[in-house]
Amino acid sequence: MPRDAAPPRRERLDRDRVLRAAVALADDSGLDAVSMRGLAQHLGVVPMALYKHVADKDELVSGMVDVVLGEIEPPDPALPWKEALRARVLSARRAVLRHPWARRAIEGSTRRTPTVLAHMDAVAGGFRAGGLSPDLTHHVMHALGNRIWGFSPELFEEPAPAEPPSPEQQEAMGREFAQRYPHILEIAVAATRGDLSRVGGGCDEQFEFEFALELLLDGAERLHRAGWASAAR
Amino acid sequence: MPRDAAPPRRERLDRDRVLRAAVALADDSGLDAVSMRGLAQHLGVVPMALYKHVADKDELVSGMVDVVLGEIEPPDPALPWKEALRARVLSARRAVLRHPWARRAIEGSTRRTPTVLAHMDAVAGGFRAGGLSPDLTHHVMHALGNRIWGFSPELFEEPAPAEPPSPEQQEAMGREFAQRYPHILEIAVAATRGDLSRVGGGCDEQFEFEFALELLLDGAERLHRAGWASAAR
DNA sequence: ACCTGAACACCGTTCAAGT
DNA sequence: ACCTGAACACCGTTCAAGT
Repeated sequence: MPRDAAPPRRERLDRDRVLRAAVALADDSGLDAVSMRGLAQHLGVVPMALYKHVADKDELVSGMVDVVLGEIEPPDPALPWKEALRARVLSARRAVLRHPWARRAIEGSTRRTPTVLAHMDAVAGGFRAGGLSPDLTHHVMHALGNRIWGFSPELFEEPAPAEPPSPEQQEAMGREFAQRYPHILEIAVAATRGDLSRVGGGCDEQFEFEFALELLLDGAERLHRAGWASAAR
Repeated sequence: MPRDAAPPRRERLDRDRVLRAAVALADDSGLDAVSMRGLAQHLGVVPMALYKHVADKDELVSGMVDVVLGEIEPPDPALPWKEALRARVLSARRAVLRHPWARRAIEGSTRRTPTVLAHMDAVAGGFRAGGLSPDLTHHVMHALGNRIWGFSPELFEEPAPAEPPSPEQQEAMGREFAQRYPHILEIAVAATRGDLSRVGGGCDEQFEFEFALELLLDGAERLHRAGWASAAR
């Protein structure tokens, strides 16, 4: 049998191809579709073949997150510090919104890859550029929490109801709510400008994100101007 | 065969017994130990027996969260609004810290049970008692995010390293970091007061939580005093 | 009304082998 | 160096039956 028998049936795998395929699969079919077995099948390969390129499932997901974070654009260096930070965080948000599974992947991810550390370092650098102390920068970054990745927890997230509620159901729900949860009802009325049929539409997450971001950036600036230092130092 | 043959081998299951057993199992062995099969075995019962008492896994976890949220103590009604809110949220925090799995369960949970809604309503009521508009209350609650449940995302969380790094490793790590992540290094130095061997100890989560909580409550009060209203109204 | 048994369609990962 | 096959020890859930 001559040794030019069978050409390789497909391109060689490498880490990059595995990660890009995983990202594409998650974009198309959601994060749950990205199992080691499902991804392998997608690549026309046996599950165990993937383990030559990623140590385990966790590293696969971290790698996928790195791909997303790679899409963050650094802000114009000429920008004043607050605008630069806002731009960086909103760029992270655009990247995360492009890949709807990324939020969950980041929340569940346990690995601090170089890409993750680089973004955290850049955000910290943004505050330092504004003159905030390392101490204050540290605590403010904790306060921002996952917002440095461009998302906030979806507090009022709703599992899309199969059917939009009928007017009667709405009526009944309204009465039930008014009794038991009067303050949530008030909020829902305010958020939908009185049109409760739009309650299912959810909140304007972009507005909520920017509202919280401004609140926290302003708070940080105010504490900095006031010469804040943690009591322990 | 007389009908008094075999007495029931164990107490009858009911929803409450199932949920309490699940909470106890998670407290002892972590959330991953609470599989339908694992819990069933723990109860000396076949997996399918549980499905008479909870619709599915998701409802089991929601029920477990409800048990935890049931431990929140309402604040003294005589308290001024900010202190009352702080007390309520810190009580939620104590409940969540008592059950280390609860954070993850809340983040992953998709169901808004009456217990969940009741807590959200109480927090909203706290802001309303301070005179904040439903509009402002809504946005501030978004800004608080998961902090209303008493936890913030663990930004700098580290997977406990098997071995504490040797002084040489620390040295090397420090040099590597100083080069690539100078701002994170600064923060680590500030947080550990210069003793980098304590970096593995993690941050003072209680301090970070209260810092962010105060920042957000103060920000809310400031906006309220300034007569803030969202542009859209 | 409540519980059981067997089965279905999945997981991540180890180990020993193939080319 | 890279991929395969078979196996292990798990999942959640459906369906039809038992008492």
